[in-house]
Amino acid sequence: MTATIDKEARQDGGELLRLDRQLCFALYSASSLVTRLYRPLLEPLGLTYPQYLVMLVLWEKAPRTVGALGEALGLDSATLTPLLKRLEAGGLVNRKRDPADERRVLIEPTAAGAALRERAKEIPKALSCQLPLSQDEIVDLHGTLTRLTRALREPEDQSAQAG
Amino acid sequence: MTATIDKEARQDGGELLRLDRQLCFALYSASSLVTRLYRPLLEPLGLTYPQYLVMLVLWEKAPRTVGALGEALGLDSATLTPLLKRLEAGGLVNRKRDPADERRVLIEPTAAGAALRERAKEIPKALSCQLPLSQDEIVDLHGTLTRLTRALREPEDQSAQAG
DNA sequence: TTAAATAAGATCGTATGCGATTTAATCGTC
DNA sequence: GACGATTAAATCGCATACGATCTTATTTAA
Repeated sequence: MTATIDKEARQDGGELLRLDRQLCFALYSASSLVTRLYRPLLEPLGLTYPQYLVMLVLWEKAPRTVGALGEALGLDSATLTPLLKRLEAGGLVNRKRDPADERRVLIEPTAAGAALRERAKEIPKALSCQLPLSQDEIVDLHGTLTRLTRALREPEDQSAQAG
Repeated sequence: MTATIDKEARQDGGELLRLDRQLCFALYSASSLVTRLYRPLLEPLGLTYPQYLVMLVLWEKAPRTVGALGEALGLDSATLTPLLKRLEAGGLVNRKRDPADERRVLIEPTAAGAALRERAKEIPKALSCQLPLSQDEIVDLHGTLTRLTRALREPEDQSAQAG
């Protein structure tokens, strides 16, 4: 018992509070730095990074409702509505009420928005060159993050199984 | 040549543009979801997540200049100045000009800010319980992200060796 | 069938983030 | 010792983010 120092006393909880120990900060930093790499590539296209994400979703399938976009990206209408209005003002998407359900707003790329896709194709290639990680590391990292995201997005699976 | 379809044609560049293929989006999603886990834990302390990061840095060493905080967190004065003013308004930090160099502003926790550290100690524990990853995965992920961050933050090591 | 409940977006207020500029203080050089 | 260059914060403008509320349209139920 003499060698075993009380954990709380030894660490003072301070070890756990060190910035470089926080997974959240590692995520936060990496995310903003990678986003920063996109900026110069997206600027010629007239897109911000979140706008680029919205266009990625729309290029896959359109039209989509604001809600469906939010579902795909993890954003709500408070964020998306102004963003979509800016994309509309920039001539990249159309917004129109769904005639079948006037509550919904359908978003789809305009011709200009669709055309932008061709130029966007260069971005993933250009970007992956700048990432200081091996292919294996990228695949691994992507897999871990996807699992993390999926698990955190699940609503309430805790009733019977949890962890 | 019949079986070998042109790569660009086969993928249409579209594979590369799929949202679920983007490392950036995996990072972006994971980061916001994890940040969201902090919100309910930080709210009782009266802190937002970026404010919590600032306090983590200050709890390690204080006083610090605005610039030093920005260096540690990857933020600039445009973000930090208003944030620090809010922390000051909340009574958690003091801001005063460095007498030795009036350009600098020194930030340090108040007594209340220092005391908050005790309550914050519970947060990393509470949070790690909510992460659906094994210890190994967390360590691995943290390591990869740290390397990524470090590499992306390095300025220009390309010329020869810099330093 | 119509009033209550619900659903989908929009809006408001507040807090980041960041590029660009501004202001004030210090440094370098002559 | 004066003056231009540099540095440190602050400020401005714009674009996310998000909790809370509001409005309108649809669905449910009595």
